[in-house]
Amino acid sequence: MTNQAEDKLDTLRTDPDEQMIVDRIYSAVMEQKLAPRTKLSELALCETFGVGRMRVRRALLLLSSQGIVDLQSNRGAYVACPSADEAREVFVARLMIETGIVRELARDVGETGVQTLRAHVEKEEVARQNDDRTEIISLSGAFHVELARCHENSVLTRVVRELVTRTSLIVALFGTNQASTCPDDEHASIIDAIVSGDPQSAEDAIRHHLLHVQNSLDLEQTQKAEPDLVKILTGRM
Amino acid sequence: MTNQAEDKLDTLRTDPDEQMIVDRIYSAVMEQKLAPRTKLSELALCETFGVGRMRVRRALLLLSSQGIVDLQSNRGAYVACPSADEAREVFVARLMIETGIVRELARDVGETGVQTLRAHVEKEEVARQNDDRTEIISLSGAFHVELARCHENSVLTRVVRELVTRTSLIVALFGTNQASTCPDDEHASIIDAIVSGDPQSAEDAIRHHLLHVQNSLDLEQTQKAEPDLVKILTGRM
DNA sequence: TTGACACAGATTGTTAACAATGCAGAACTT
DNA sequence: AAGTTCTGCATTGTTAACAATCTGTGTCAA
Repeated sequence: MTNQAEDKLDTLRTDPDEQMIVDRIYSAVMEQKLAPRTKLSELALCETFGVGRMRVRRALLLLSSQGIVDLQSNRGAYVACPSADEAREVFVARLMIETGIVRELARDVGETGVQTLRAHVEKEEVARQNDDRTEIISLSGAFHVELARCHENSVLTRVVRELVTRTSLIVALFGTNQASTCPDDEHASIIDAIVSGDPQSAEDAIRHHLLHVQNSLDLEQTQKAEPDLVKILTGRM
Repeated sequence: MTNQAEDKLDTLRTDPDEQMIVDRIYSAVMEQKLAPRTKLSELALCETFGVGRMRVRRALLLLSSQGIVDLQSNRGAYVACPSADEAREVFVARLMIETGIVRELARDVGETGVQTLRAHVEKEEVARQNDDRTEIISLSGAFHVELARCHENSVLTRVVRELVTRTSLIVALFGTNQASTCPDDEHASIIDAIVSGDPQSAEDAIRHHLLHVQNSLDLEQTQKAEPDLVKILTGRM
């Protein structure tokens, strides 16, 4: 388990149930246990979490405001399904923001930060050896959030976490069957570049990594399992 | 009036009333018409916008998820009141993100983008000549959103707008009576640096500008009009 | 005068019933 | 058989009443 539970979405509102629902769905998306287009019916969520409908609706509204859930009027809530254009936007934004993050870290990263990052990569390697796919996916994304957290800046961390989560959806939608979840040793390289103290090489490392992830996607072609396909098939066969 | 009404918060949910409430409060905060700590009672908002309580509560929840409103359990909603630490975090985040934005723009900015930016600065000068304080404040913040919009990236724009809006709250809280809203010609300098095509000087320009704004604040001392002060005064005099 | 306590009013939080909408399947027509 | 319309069910959206909490005021005792 990751320890991102401490700051969460740092909404200061004290609402145990509601925060729990949001976090659970958030985590499920991060771990790709909830596929895009999955319907999130209010009744099902009420029973799952044992709360009233109001809490569920509030949680869904919050998730929709972060682009994780798509609220369709009178039709219900679905796990968001980013378009290829949105996907490109997310990657451009991540490049811009995360290069800044690592450049600054290269200039001044605390010792505890480096230790946390190395420990994180260690966990990734363990998960990879165990072929724990869910854990691998979850930790791969969480690494980038950890980079942001090194700045001890909740605003920055929140932004990155939102983008990373949306990236999970994007990978789920556009990821090719090839090892799209294979940062392998790239995360370690990023850490090395940071500790080397050279902003430029740190920037290069993260840029290379993000472009690598993006290039493992198939943003040009059709998305996976688009809804029309079913109708087309049933209509033609 | 600014033309930021077109993409808004780009929530795809089609809810005219609700979006209107959120935008109105959002704009009011941007223009510093709504001071921090202002109570936003549900009844008052219902009457103001002529909608039911549900819509108001949903709008407040959305605003709170963006750090604009502080929802206190059983006590109501208040315009957020960022702490000095939060303020510093916002500025660090802005520095990191906006330097990336202008660096990229320096490498490749469209002609229409430059025109839009120059037109914006023009409007700022007009507002300054007219001593239209509200408009000046609003446009000063909007300029940074315009910079982000040059990338035609709704994700990036949304992030920047959120940070800019929170900055309005911060300036309202920590701004000294000195001309804290005086970018003067700094915005123009940023554009010049961008069109010059040199990423480094563009970065320098925006960094200088943001630090200038931050330095015009008083983040060390006490905040303006803290609530205890009233009680202290009434208790002692 | 000061402090504690209790009460009334106002405001927020929650629930449940109701209305509206969409969806799927049946029946009907061609 | 294909398409269309209609109807019933399931789900979502809205409203209003109720419950819980807080705030301010007034009273009382020290």
